[in-house]
Amino acid sequence: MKKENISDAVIRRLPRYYRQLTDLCNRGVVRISSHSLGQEMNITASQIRQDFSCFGEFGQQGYGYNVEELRTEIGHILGVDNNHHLIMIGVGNLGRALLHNFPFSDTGFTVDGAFDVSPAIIGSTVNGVPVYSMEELDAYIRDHNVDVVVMTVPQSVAQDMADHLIALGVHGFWNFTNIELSSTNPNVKFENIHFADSLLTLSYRIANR
Amino acid sequence: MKKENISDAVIRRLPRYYRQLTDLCNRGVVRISSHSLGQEMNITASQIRQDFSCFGEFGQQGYGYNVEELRTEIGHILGVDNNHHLIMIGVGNLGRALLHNFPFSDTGFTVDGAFDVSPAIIGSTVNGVPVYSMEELDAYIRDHNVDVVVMTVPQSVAQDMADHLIALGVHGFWNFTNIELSSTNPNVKFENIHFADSLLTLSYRIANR
DNA sequence: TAGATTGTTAATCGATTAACAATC
DNA sequence: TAGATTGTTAATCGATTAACAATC
Repeated sequence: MKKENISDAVIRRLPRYYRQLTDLCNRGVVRISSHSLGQEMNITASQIRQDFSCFGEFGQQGYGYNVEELRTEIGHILGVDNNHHLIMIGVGNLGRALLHNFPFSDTGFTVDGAFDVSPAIIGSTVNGVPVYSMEELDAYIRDHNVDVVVMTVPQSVAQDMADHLIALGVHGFWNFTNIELSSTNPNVKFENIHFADSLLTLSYRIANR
Repeated sequence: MKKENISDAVIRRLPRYYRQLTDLCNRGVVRISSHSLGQEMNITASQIRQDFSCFGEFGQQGYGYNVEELRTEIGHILGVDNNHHLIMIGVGNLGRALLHNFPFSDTGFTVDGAFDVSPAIIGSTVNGVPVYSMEELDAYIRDHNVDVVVMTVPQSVAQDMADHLIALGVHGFWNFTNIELSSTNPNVKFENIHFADSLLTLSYRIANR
């Protein structure tokens, strides 16, 4: 267990391991070696063992890894049992789609509320999540524990909104606007879903295949 | 110009360059050096020059880069003027959100149609895009040029659907299901939007900050 | 015990950064 | 011309892979 300096590449592989192990659990697989896990995931056995060794010793020589145990450990590392709390800002088409379809609880998040400017939806609920007015936002954040804000607002207001929220103490952003949010505070974490960047990458690949 | 072996890391930076250059254009900036571009993007000037040099020589010693020209070049590399054609399979909440809000044309894509199983929406249009029944899918693909399929279907049917489409000649997938689609054909390209992986990465970061 | 497989150290590979001659 | 900045080559850094002793 030497938890200093985990690289971004390693961190980004953790959810994939978690996903694969969940799948193996569902298929009833009890144990797996780094070799066969690697085959299924298109990763070398070496890399898998290196990755895991950043966080501890989860295997047993001659046996491999217990699938369920390893899944629990990686889930723990990812924080799925931390009961993180989340609110959404901007309940447009995309926000609604996420509230309806995304399995927040599977990733250990509870969606406590959503905020929007539209009087037509303020006071209603979307899939059980109450929609508040933007006027209620500041007081809400002061009174509640908010770990992550889902930013599904128009690009034009995104950075200003983020700055405001950071000043109120928010330190996690799941950003769906196609701009690079930033903060001078290194403790504030941003995770971006850049749809346009993703599609442009695909555009490049099909144009140059 | 030495276009062999462009690394994934470089490719993933291209859309960011394109985005930043578009922004600079809009702000009326005419020329920029690798140094100042790097400052704005938090990238070293070296890396920027290395990245660009994979594709050609777009600058001028002592001057830097012409913003508009460079933007056009990178857009060209990404294929934004290739007029790629795209269809969507699965018109649920997420599909509708994309059809309504995502600026496909800015990335050089034309959305020609969408397909779904729900009789309630077959025959209608969503933001101008006609919704067809799944029965019409095979014939449509045979008769039209389809570069990319947006997969916004349930996970359970995703890989089977992808296999079927690949057999029909589709070679580009924008995958919104949280599974790893794959093909034995290396010419088939997948670009994934893994919402859950993204949120889990954020979960890790806020848990370990 | 013999075989299998781990965790870790060492070797390799690739990506990023630095340096600099070329030149606008 | 002098200063600035490119494109590229060389140096460094970090991540991946290979090897292997430890051990279940």
